[in-house]
Amino acid sequence: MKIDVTLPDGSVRQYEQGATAMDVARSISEGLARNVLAAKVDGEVRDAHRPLPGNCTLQLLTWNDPEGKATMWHSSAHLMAEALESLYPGVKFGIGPPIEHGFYYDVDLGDRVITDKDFPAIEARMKELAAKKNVYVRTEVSKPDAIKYFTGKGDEYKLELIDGLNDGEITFYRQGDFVDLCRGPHIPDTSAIKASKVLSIAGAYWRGDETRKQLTRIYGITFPKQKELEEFLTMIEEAKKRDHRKLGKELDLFTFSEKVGAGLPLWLPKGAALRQRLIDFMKAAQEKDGYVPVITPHIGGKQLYITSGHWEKYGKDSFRPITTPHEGEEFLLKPMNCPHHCEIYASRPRSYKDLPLRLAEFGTVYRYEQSGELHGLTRVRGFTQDDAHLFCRPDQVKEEFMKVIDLVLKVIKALELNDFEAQVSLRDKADRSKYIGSEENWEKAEQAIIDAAKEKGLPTQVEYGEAAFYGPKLDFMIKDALGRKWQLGTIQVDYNLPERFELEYVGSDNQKHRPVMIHRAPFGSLERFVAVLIEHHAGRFPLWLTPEQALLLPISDKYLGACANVVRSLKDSDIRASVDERNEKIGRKIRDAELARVPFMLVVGEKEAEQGTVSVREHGQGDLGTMTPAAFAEMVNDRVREQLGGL
RNA sequence: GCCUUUGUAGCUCAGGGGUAGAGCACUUCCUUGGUAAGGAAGAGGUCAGGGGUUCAAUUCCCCUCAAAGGCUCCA
Repeated sequence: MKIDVTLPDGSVRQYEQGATAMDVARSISEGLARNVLAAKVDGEVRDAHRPLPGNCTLQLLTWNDPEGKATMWHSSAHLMAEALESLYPGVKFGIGPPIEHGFYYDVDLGDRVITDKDFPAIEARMKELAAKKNVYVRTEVSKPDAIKYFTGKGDEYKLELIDGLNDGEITFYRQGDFVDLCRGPHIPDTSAIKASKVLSIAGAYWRGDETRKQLTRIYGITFPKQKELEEFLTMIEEAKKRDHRKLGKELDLFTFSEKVGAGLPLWLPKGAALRQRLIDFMKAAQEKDGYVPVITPHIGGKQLYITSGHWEKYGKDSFRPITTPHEGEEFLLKPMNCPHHCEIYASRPRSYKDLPLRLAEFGTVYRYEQSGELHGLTRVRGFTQDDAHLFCRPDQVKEEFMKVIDLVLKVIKALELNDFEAQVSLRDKADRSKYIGSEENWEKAEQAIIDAAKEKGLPTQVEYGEAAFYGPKLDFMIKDALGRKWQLGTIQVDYNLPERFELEYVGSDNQKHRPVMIHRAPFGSLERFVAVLIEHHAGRFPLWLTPEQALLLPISDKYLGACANVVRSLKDSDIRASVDERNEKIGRKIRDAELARVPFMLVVGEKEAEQGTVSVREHGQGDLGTMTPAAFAEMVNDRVREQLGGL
């Protein structure tokens, strides 16, 4: 009996019954066989050593395939566990999965504490064990035998995992002396793991439950070549250079003060100007789209949030209410702008002809974030949203939603944030108790978002359990320098707040109807948005946004006057420029301007002063030659116009 | 909030039981220079804050605060 194996290129080859993916690889080439890490059989990733089930499609997975990497890292987690067990006898193991960059293993070291000083020893042991070329051996185990094994080992975590599995579907994997409960698959043997690095340690609750024991999570990464490890480490170093906390300091954009408080950013003049430019940009765009600005105070009566549902949902984990000295009134720092905006809507009767009503506010909100969660500008306790609430008729929801998507895309384009993904955030399928509002309204809202995203052809990803408590969201996710995804823009359809605030409008039928609300913030929070901008552009902001577009560099102080004239004429053309008046040589001034990421350096010496020109040098590009200030201004303004796409 | 680590000049960091050091930045002076660091001098620190051990603490111990990497959380 032969079996037919269909390869990715469509070719079909015949093999003996019981042949493995590895046999197939060998029949193609020895080189391929050496590189095979796992196999995808009829769409399922399996050990390359397992016999093929019969006629099947087969894709051989190597380091170049994401699943190949994941398999290697999963096997590496086992290798690290083996190293840990030999170094620290009695260690107990939780779970050890592959992740985006590498893998981790959660371990219980008892009273022992390990620190980064222990990493080299672990790495060395991993290298030693990998060199043994131990084969990853898969065995099917009965549930009683599995329980017996880990009872003998005293590993209560594995026993708890086994408890959740059915007899007949339990497998162990063994390499060398280390046996682990594992579904697999794994790489053929440990020899593929040529370079290992323990990256960091962290506490992690068992099964992600903060009421349970905290285990030690050890992160690591491995590569088939030492060189790739080195490249990875270089990449991490490069990413650190783009860190917005570092660049924010270097570029004088923002700072923090212990006295002001953690998570409360202070915007320095350059940062404030940049932020103001973002606000101006958004205001102009919103005005075109028919938004009307409103302004509301920073606090609101407690009853406002009882009505909105925020008090019940977040009251316990919020900043405590502010109280008045005599009347005993309670106010909350506003964590959201929407309740205030609902009250503006309710301030007078509304007709269907008034809708959609688009209330916009750059509203600063305050939320208590756990101290360990604060992070630069991306996670703060006080921040400003480019918030707006669109009150519309049900028949207007889809069109309004799509217009908001266009606005977000405009922002993404103007700020050159190309690497984004739209995330459709829906309810947790399992736990509806986390949300307010009727099943019917949720269905309608979720469908509206799915339809709109589809119609716009956005690259989308559906996530369950990520919805806000009052409605589903469309979130725009952007990656930062370290590859972490951040939610920036968000659009949310909400049928619930209008109900809670009993908002109404009179329809053409002269009956009262309930409007639908769309919450939206294209930047999200200005703080987080600026952080992601800094990292994405490594501090080299788009020309229209950058704090200083041009810096005049006089060859000597004889030309300070000529420089001042140029600055004046550039300012008339709306170009932000100033003069480096320091008594330094030109090389020094250029170096400092390059490091400060000033887009254009304008050198003025004897020749330029006489001719009334400037010698233009572009950041990262070099000398562009001399031109008149007017020609330079035109070039800058042309580029700005192009970036803003007609806004 | 929890785990691990960290906190010395504006910044980056060295040091270490006997009341502190470098480079850069800053100030002043010299230099007036042509596309990525000109020279000299000077000033600048309750060694995060509080408590303890000690004849003596910036150094050792404890607590608090802040920061880093994670976990949980994120309207």
